[in-house]
Amino acid sequence: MALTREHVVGTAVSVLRDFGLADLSMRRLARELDVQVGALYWHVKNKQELLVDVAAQLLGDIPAEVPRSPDPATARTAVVQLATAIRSALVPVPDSAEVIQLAQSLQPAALAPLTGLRDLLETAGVGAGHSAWAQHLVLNHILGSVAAEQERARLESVEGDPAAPGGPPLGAEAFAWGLEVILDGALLPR
Amino acid sequence: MALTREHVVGTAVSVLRDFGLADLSMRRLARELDVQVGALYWHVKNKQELLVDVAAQLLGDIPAEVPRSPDPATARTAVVQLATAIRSALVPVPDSAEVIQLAQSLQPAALAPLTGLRDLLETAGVGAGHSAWAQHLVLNHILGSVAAEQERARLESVEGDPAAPGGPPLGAEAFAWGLEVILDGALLPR
DNA sequence: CATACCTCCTGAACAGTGTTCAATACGTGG
DNA sequence: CCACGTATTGAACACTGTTCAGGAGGTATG
Repeated sequence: MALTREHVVGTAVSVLRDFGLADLSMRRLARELDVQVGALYWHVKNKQELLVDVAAQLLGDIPAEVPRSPDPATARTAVVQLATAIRSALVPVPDSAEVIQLAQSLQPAALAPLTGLRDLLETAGVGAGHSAWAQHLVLNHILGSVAAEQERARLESVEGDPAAPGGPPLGAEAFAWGLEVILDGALLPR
Repeated sequence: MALTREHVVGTAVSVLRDFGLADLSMRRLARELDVQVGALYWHVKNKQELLVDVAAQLLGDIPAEVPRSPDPATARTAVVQLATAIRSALVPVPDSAEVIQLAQSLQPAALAPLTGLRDLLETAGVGAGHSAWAQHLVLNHILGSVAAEQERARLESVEGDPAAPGGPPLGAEAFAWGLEVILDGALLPR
């Protein structure tokens, strides 16, 4: 039952998933692993470094591959699919947007799907000098959408307000709309 | 020298401006005001509530007025001006994006310029059902741009890397580009 | 066998955080 | 003078991230 870094990160992910970022303290994590706090710091330098790994694992199941087709139209639909996949992976994990934002600003390279997103945008027809800007635009939209949806869910769970229980939450529609807006605008001849 | 809520909020703003959110603790604030911590809690219920007021003051100097002209074209340029003004107000204040985001999710009504932004977008021609979505799109772009620029400045000040000292920072150009992208996309016939 | 070494973890401490609350002072109206 | 609201103190509570001397545990070397 040797404690490994993967074990620590995995437990951190599950605590985040089940209880949110506020409950993800080093002491809570240590208790969950039946270990003293100091032990964690042998496997991990910082809490920040740990959260970067958590962020990477949250996006881990998402294919980062860029299709080898230079066809702009299919690249555009690939962008939509990838962005939607990222959003879908983050929505069920509380405070995931904050975690991703931190990791993105600390170690952008650790989040492979996000660099894949940039490449896809470029082959979809975004001007070469603008692909990084477009990537940030889409990423901000994803994270904003995730945070908004989770905030809405939080309010709903606090107040007894289970309105509109049928169908997918409205946030998905707003997200799709915003994504089309960005892509239309970014792919416009300029 | 009676302590007022306005005085507390004002001092919080100046601590934030000069030292950042990490240094804006209740104890630091109390020390700055030559007062014990408990005294703050007579004027303010929470730190969260305090930060909402701080956010409101950060956007306080920005005109929230919506011009009475139903001309879509001038409304669009008004959107650009307002968004740019908001960004310019936030960029020099460290961690301001986090503070605004918190206030926006906690008490959206406390941030008048942001509702003005939504109204402007509607008169600029965004579909009525989509104005709130467009508002979030623009706001996420503003806050993302501010956070990115401040992160860049932070890295530059840590490493001895004072490259490109001439002209306005690149972030302003990226911001303007993204704003045009959003507006082009959102105003497209759909 | 014994000694050294390296890996891993404990236990405790440090300095800080937001928040609460009894007790106390201050100032004004009865 | 006395009482009553307003305002503040001082201390405590339960946390937080991080550090570090010390001690097991195992493996390799003399």
